[in-house]
Amino acid sequence: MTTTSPQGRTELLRPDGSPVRVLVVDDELSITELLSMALRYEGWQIRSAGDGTGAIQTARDFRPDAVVLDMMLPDMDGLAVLGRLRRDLPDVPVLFLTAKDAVEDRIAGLTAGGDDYVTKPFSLEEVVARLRGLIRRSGAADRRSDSMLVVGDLTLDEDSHEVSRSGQNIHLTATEFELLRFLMRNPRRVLSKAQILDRVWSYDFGGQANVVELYISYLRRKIDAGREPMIHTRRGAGYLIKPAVS
Amino acid sequence: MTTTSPQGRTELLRPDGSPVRVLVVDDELSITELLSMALRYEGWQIRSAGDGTGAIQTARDFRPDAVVLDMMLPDMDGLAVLGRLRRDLPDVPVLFLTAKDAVEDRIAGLTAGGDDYVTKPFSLEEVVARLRGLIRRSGAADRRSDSMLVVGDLTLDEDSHEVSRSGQNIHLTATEFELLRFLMRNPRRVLSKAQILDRVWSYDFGGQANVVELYISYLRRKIDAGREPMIHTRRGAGYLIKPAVS
DNA sequence: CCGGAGTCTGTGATTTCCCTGAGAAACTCA
DNA sequence: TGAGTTTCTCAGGGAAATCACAGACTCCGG
Repeated sequence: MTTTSPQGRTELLRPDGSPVRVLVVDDELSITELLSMALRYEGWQIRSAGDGTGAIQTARDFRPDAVVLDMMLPDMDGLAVLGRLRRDLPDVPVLFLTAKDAVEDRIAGLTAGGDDYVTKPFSLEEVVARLRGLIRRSGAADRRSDSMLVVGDLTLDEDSHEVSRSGQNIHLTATEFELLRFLMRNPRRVLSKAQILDRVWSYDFGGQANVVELYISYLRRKIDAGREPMIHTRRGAGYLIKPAVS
Repeated sequence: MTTTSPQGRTELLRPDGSPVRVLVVDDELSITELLSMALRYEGWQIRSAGDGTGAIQTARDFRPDAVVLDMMLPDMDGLAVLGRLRRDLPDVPVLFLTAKDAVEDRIAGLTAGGDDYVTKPFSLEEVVARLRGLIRRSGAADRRSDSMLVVGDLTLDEDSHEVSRSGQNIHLTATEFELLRFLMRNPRRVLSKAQILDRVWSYDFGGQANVVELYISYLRRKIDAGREPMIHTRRGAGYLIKPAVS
């Protein structure tokens, strides 16, 4: 089931209407904090654990609909944790967190079962999007919730990563896609550059804030080119997207 | 839940009807005083603390619905305070106060969980508006309270920053927007130039008092242009806004 | 009807914010 | 490895917003 909150954001809910439950497992406190904050904001119910044993214990009585699991834990190997988790919750989808240089093929095998992974450092939009995908596909949430974002004649498919305006296909780079997704998930809402940076860029990004301006400019070229503009600047406040027919 | 006070101002209330509670944390007494006064005026219940340890203690038994937190505290790092706060109150939204030049180096993740920040020197209207937004979205207040201000045929949307009169869209600059918001939050009520200056301009503004006259004049051009005027001058007292149907 | 206090608004200087071209660095994929 | 793509920095240009100043206007009491 999906429902619409006062802000106009659609939320994932379980079939019985209760909020989705997610367990976050990472040994770095700053990471669990960051993820907890962001995922709570999605309207989900969050528990966190700092090691494998804690994760397994918490999972047992929390019975999460999805798990975010760091592969590098102090006490146990990620695979071992996964095995134990699956004994109690055979169908729970897992989103792995892994270092960029980790052995890819080991992960590849794991994700065959419908699980997914993101590499550190990640962006919150990416984690949220992948979790939403996992939960949606696992059937823990209502199946009808689909993966299309629509604002005016602009559509974005979160599954196929396809974007089109008035039927015309548009190719976006990864960053452009995430930025547009964030905008479209918050239509008619002014988003500050800081908010955008916090959600779309990875948490350790140390660069200039004007990358946001730059990518907005890229998006405009591809989406608004020669058409009625949908991306608007609110000077001194931020940016927003809305249907062209004002 | 929203209700209307004797002065005609709508207030945020918690679902049980009790006033919203806000904790203010800053080491400068002048700032906590200023904020406490302004926030009490909103009908909220305020406690303040001058350092991190005090903040955490106070939070524990005061259980605020929102926290205003200076990033620069004598005893602890702002992030450390945040972590400790979140342990006791996982969902409390936080409004960070930060120096203008500190914005660059790292506020990463701060707005990610739905939290927000303002830079010093701030205007009280800005702080109040952002706090209201945070509280509204956190669900501590009734979800039905929305982001629209309406006076007669004039509407102002705090989310999209859109203003319209009788359906016609009006573009305002940031300062014009804040001034109009202040007027509309106090309809049919005379506001002196000093009051307006104190609320809408930042607390260290050192300029001429006639910027208020100037911006009132800008607003009239955009809002009252060729229509029945809604913004009225009370000579020697101040300005007020009210529906045109005198 | 006059004068002064209070208010309004045109002009333009200054500042702030935003946009975008150019190119370096990093990454991807064959 | 090397070509093409993507990400990001830097810096200049330009537009918009803010504000000071000053003269015009208005209201009101004498």
